[in-house]
Amino acid sequence: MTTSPIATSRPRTVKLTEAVARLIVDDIVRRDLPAGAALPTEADMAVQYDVSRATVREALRILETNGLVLVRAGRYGGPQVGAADPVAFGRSLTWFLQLRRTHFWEVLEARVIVEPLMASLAAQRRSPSTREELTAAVDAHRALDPGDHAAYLAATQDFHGLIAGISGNGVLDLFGRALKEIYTERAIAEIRPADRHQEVLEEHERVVEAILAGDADLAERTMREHMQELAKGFERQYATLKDEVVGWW
Amino acid sequence: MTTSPIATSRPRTVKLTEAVARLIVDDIVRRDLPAGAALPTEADMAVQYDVSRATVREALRILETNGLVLVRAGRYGGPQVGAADPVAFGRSLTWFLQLRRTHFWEVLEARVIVEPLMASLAAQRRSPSTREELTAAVDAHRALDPGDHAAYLAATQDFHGLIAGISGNGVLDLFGRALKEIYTERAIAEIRPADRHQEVLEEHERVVEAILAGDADLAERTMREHMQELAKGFERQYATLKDEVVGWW
DNA sequence: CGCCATTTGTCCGTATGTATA
DNA sequence: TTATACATACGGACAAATGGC
Repeated sequence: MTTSPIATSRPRTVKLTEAVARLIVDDIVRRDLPAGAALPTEADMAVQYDVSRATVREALRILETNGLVLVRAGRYGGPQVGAADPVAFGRSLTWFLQLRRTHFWEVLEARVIVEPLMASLAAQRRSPSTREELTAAVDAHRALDPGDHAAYLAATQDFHGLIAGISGNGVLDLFGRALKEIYTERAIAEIRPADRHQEVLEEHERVVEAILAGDADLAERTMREHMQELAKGFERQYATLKDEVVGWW
Repeated sequence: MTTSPIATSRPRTVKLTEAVARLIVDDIVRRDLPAGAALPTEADMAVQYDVSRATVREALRILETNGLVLVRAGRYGGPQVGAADPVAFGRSLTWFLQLRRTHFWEVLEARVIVEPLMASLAAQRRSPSTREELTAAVDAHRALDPGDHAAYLAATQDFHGLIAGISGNGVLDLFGRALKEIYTERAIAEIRPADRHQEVLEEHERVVEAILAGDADLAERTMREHMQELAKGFERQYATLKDEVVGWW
């Protein structure tokens, strides 16, 4: 019928397009180019790799969806090195989740599970600069105008991102931040002030305290309690969204 | 210099290519097509969406890297619905890790952390069929010819994949399996028999026992011990690989 | 402000490679 | 083995966008 017998594994023949994509990444890594650095124009790449512009463009589309490059039209435009940031990774992750019919509650549950682990790791890995960063973040949070909802969101965002970074594990960092992006983009974007500002601040303070004390178990527990509170609030406000399949942004 | 001031945010103008990519996915989801189902040919899509074949091809490259479609040449070839499987996701993840200069030990550490969690979840979510699946997997492992290295690898692969599935969380499942793929592709592929077959089997048995007993804490602990043993063995054998940046396969 | 050079975005036509009945 | 139907890859052309002047 319409479904072919075997659909796994990749095609045997390697596509020129993908080879070019890898050459471009090799170039970025070898020259250690930072995000934002200019890459050759499509035309130049076509000459450099001795392929047509169409092939170069397909390679750039591959890299672009993965956040590795950024292509802008117009004069002084052209391909740039991308940030490969968690936002882009979250977007990529979302494609997979959508086709696998993953429900939104699974994203939330994954966060509830992963965030405490990163807090635990952060407590074990804290460095001299850690104290300043964390206290600065909490202080900024504490000093906020209680009515400024946007600032409140930004502060909580920073908090979780900061701990992810301190965890010292790039894989979990990337994953945790991507989950946060998917969650916030879909949920928080529409949320009405939860009147939990004060409680959230206190919970954050307890987590920071545990991390700075180097108490990994306590950091993990307090962060888990915090995430469970967050999940409960979500379930109250988004009973319908919970069982929806993850889509795009 | 060559680095432009701002490189964040996406380009303002929406590319036709991306719009077509979304339309194709919409079509897959709306018609609820399973992996392997045939999609229209490039030429048909060009007519259907009223764009050029070049645009369709770029859209297909986007979807192909994300495992959403699979394109094969030749007669009775053409675009198919992809599996969006952990292997494809791992490949996508690897692009990001490479550009972020993530070290291989971070992948391993993430596994050591995530696998026990999935075991814990599995113990809480076990269903009637769980017992059969797990006991069957362990029985198959136990019955292996001790010298059959390939079979041993397949058995351990199955074991971790099975638990990931039982965990009931699609996000962690996808993530855990992808990490496993990156790890095994790079490490196990070259490994020499570790003479740990018997011990590994016993460790697996202990984990299964805990899951079937519904003891989440015990499942988590035993799995963590198992993963830490695995990590130790890795560090002995791959002292150099450990600090390498993750690349492709 | 509008002009203008540069680069991508999009299209078409054609030739070649590839997989299957 | 051959014929067929498909993707793969090429080259050239024009439209649109961008940013400095």
